[in-house]
Amino acid sequence: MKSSKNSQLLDLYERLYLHFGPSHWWPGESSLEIMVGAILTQNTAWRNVEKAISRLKAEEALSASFLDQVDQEVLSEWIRPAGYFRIKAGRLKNFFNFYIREYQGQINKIKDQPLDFIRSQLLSVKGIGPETADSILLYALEMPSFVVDAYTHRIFSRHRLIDEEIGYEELRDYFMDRLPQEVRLYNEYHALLVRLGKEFCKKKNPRCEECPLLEMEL
DNA sequence: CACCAGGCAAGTA
DNA sequence: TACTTGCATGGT
Repeated sequence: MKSSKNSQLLDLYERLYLHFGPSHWWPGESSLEIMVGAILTQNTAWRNVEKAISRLKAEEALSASFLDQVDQEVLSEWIRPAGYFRIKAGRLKNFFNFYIREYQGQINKIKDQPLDFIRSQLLSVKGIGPETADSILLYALEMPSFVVDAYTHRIFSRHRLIDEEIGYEELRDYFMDRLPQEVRLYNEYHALLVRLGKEFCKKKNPRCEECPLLEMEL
């Protein structure tokens, strides 16, 4: 028989997938662009991040060595539409300074390291918190690190599947302990939760009554 | 006008 | 350790 530990979360995943279909999250973008997006989207609508990334492309600024070297004030003006632009310019430079220093900005080198080691390194970079670290690990490096975000927490606590007071690491463990550690699954699961959240579980105007989860006996 | 969006770190007690 | 506050643009 299949392991019984993961049936509920896998079942929920299947149902969400059938409801929404595939997400193709962060598609057709370079790993570097995903890293940049992961930082710029902190507490910010993706729409605004797109404007900033378009500008970075226009400036031909999407390279690790360039972002390590570029003047912070110049960079901050390019990413202004993404909000917190002075803070985020510093965070981008912190991250790319780390990426160049430790791995010469080479994806193959960083991917040679164990997931937990990279994660702890990322968390030591000022401006990279747990969600940003996991987004980089999962979406840019394609390593199986489950991404928890505000929607994940809100959806699961509203449906009483977790304690409202649960912290980030505990909630991440909750998923990783119960799901097979697969990049494809983690990627799609997080994407589906965000799509569900945007439609039915926003802070303002929540449409909880119409949430498809209600029809899925959990 | 008020509120929110795929967070994080620094300051306070 | 546990709370609070600043950071900032753009959409609803």
